[in-house]
Formats: sequence, C-alpha cells, structure tokens
Amino acid sequence: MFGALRAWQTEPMSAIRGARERARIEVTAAIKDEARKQLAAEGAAKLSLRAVARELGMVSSALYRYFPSRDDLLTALIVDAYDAVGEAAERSHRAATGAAGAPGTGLARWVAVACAVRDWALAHPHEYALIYGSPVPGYTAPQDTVGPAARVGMVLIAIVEDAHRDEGLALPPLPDELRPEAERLAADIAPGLAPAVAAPLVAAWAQLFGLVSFEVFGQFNRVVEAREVFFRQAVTELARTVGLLGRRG
Amino acid sequence: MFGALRAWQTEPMSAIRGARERARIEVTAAIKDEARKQLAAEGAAKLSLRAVARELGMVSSALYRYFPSRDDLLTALIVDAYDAVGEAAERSHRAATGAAGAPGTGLARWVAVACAVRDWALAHPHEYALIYGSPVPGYTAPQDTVGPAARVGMVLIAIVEDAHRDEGLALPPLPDELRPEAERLAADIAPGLAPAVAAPLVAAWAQLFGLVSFEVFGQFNRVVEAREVFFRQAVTELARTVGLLGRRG
DNA sequence: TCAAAAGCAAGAGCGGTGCTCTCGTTTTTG
DNA sequence: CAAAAACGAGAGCACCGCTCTTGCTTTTGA
Repeated sequence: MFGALRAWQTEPMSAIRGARERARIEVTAAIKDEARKQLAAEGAAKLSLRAVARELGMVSSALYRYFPSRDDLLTALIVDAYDAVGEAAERSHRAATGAAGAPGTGLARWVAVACAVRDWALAHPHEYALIYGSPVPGYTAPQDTVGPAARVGMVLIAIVEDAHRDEGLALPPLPDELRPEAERLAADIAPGLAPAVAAPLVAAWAQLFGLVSFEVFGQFNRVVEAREVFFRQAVTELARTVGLLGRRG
Repeated sequence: MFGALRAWQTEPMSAIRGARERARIEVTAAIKDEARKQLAAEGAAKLSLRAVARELGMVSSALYRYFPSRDDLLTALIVDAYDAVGEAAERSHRAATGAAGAPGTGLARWVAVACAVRDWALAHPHEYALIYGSPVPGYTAPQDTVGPAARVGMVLIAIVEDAHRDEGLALPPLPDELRPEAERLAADIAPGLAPAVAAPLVAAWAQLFGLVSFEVFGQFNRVVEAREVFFRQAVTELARTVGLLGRRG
C-alpha cells in the first residue's frame, strides 16, 4: 500500500499527480462536453451555467471552481471550435496532398480545404456562429484564441506557398497603393510569399468565410438552391485570385 | 368640442386617428430608440427590456403592450438595421450615378456602394452584428426581414444590370455544372441578367460581407493594417468577377 | 507523522432578467 | 352613455450569473 503511494509520487511530471488532479481534468472535460451539447442544441445565447451544472448533478456554485465565469467557459468553447475547424482543414489538406508536385493540385487542395471548412460549419452551425459570427464575450478576443484562430489561414498559406514552389503562381499585378501593405503582410504572415499574392490571399480568406457564413446564417435561404456546386465554383474562382492555376489558366 | 371630435373622425385613414394611436406611435418609437441606444452601447446580448423600460420611466410590464417579447423588439431593430445599411447603399449608389452611361462607371459605383456598406458597418458594429453576425432570435429570420434584407443585394444587381446595358460585361465562362442553378438564379433575382453573371454576383455579394465582417468582428486585428486601401482593392477585384471592367479590362 | 494549507461541494442569498397575471384607470367604440 | 378595448402599475414566478460562508477531503510541508 505504501509502495503504491511511493510509486505514484515517483511518476513523471507529465503524468497526473494525484486523484484530485485527475478528477479536476475529468470534471473540466465533462463541463465542456455538456456545455458544447447545450451550445449545439440551443446556441450560445441560451447556454446557462446553472443548466450545465444541473445536468452534471452538481450545484451551480461548484462549477465556478473550474471556470471563473460564463465568459471563460465560452472562451474555452471558442478555442475548441477554432481547433476543430482548423483540424478539419488540416486533415483535408493532408488528404489532398497525397501526390505532391503534380500540376494543378494547388487548386484541388484549395477547393478541398474550403469544402472541409464548409462541411464543418454546416455540421456545427452554433459552434461556427460562436467563432465567425458576432463576437459574444467582451469586445476583443482573448489572447488564448489567436493561435487556434489562425489554423485555417495557415493551411491556405501553405497551399499557396507549395503551389508557388511546385507549379508557380499566376500572379496578378500589385497596385502601387497596396504595395506597402502587401509587403508588410507578406513579411508578417508568410516570409517566403510574394507581396503580390499576400493581400489577395488574406482577402480570399475573408471571402471564403463570407460564403460559408451566408449559407450557415440563412442568408442564402430562398436565394441559392444548389449550394454545393455554387460553393465549389465560387471558391474555385477565389483560388484564381490568389494565382492558383485552374483549367483555364 | 363635439365638432372637433367629429372633425377628427372624418380625417383620412392615413392620418392618426386619435390621441391614443398617436401616443402609441410615439412610445413605440421611443422604445426602439432607447433599445437601439443600448444595442449600440453594449450589444444585443446585453439588451434588456427592463433597462429600456427603466430608462423610459415606465414599468417593464407596460413595455409588453408594444412588443410581445424581447425577440420581437430585436426583430424590429433588425429590420431597422437592414433598412439603414440598405439606405446607405442606395444613397451612395445615387451619388455615384450622377453621370450615367460613361464607360467604367460600373466599377466606380460598385466600389462606392461597397465602401458605403463598410462605412456603415464600422460606424454601427453592434447593429451590423445583429444582421450579419449570428442570427440571435430563433433560428430562421422572420418574414418581415426578407424585404429590407435584400436592399443591398438589389443595389448590386442594379449596378451590374446598368453596366450590362451601358458598357457591356466581361462575362466569365459558365461551367456546365453551374448552368441550371445560374439560370434559376438569374430568372429569380434579376430576369434581365445573363445566367453567367448571376451566380458570380451572388457569390460576390456574400464575399463582400465576408470582408466587412472580418474587419468589424476583429478577425483582421494584427493582420491587416491599411484596411481602407486593402478593402478597396479587394472589392475592385470582386467587381471583376462579375464582369465589371476595370482599367486592366 | 501530523497539523496546516489548499481544493472542493453544497447551500443560502443578492440583484438581475423575461414574462404573466391581476387590478384600477382612461380612451375608444357602438 | 354604457360596453369594450387599450393602457399603466404592481406583484409574482422561474430563471440567470455570481458571491460568500460552511463543512469536508485531499495535498503539502515541517
């Protein structure tokens, strides 16, 4: 018995130290799971700490041991949502990067990642709204969210960088007014990228989510019917604006 | 006295019939004004019926004589917001349509309207979030909102239609997969428009708001710095996708 | 080894919310 | 002029986020 105790204490730091810490991790995960369930069911506005606690069989005040406020719980869900959509994008990117270097695959990867983002958004509309709709907690995003929030953008950058190296880009001319900003952007987000493509890339990033948001938020209701083919065509055209070569290129 | 009463009763239907009706209109407007003030200050999530009533010196239950629920108040604000941004777009369209028929004005009008939408959004971020962020009341937009919600899109359609008539469009080829949807779209939203431009136009509509949303919602923080010139360049490129001819065209 | 410290669940409670109902009062209507 | 409708005020219900206090358990450190 004492031997077992000693064995626990000599476990590496990375492992869970005691029963308390283990329980804390499990309870924290259970809270987030239940909160995510309520978020998916009713939306962020209806998410209630008391309801989460009730469903977990604990008292509402106990929940504040794990999240100092409702906004902190929402922030945790925001980070998870960014990670989820980011991972969906990265997975589809890996899947579309089977054969590297083949001409035209840049466009295929771009469309694949865009469709992955759209699919995730349609499957998790409330979580999507949490991160790409109105920012509900506070006015500015907490620092914890900036890393996960960049993952989709990183994938898009990687696609364009790879295509630039492997197939070349059909670069649009860079207007003089935009040159300083484009150079700053390129140096900031992708040091190896040509300034002429950095600005269109950021714009395409925003426009991609414009297409997704309009569909998820119902702006396309009674307007666009064949949404899959409509979306694919739109993001294909978007790929052209960042220099990815299509069939017509 | 009775004469005055009779005179009131013989007034035309369009006028206000009595003191009660007049008061109702005024109180309704006061409620909406105060609600809009709180919306602009704190956002839709913090809008409280009780606070509105308190500020207006009435009891919260009295407010329910004018709006049956909080969501109905929000819906009224949504309609007003759609009308406001729609009117901003229409006004800038009229201003940019001084000299009609001159070559290249289609592009100028497009950029002017896009900038007007962006300016309004940056000036009224919470109202913008109410209509182009997560749909907060219910899941589907009430029927009252569809008309006002279409105003900006109508302006964009008008610009392209006028340019099509006056200057011609540089139409991109229409892929076969998109043809049925494009024809349905064209017949639905703008009977005089070529199918090849209908789909890109709807996509550009969504992408325009993607650019605005990313800026308003803070997604461009620490990414895009020179936002005005960045936006103008992006919507100029967007104009090209709907066939409006630029200098390079 | 054992007492101090820290973490934890539970409960009561505060001020706030949306919303309903009732009750006089006032205005409109027939 | 009486019936009907609209209205403001108030009390009250259930819920919310959040705080504070009270005991209990685990962890810690001398």
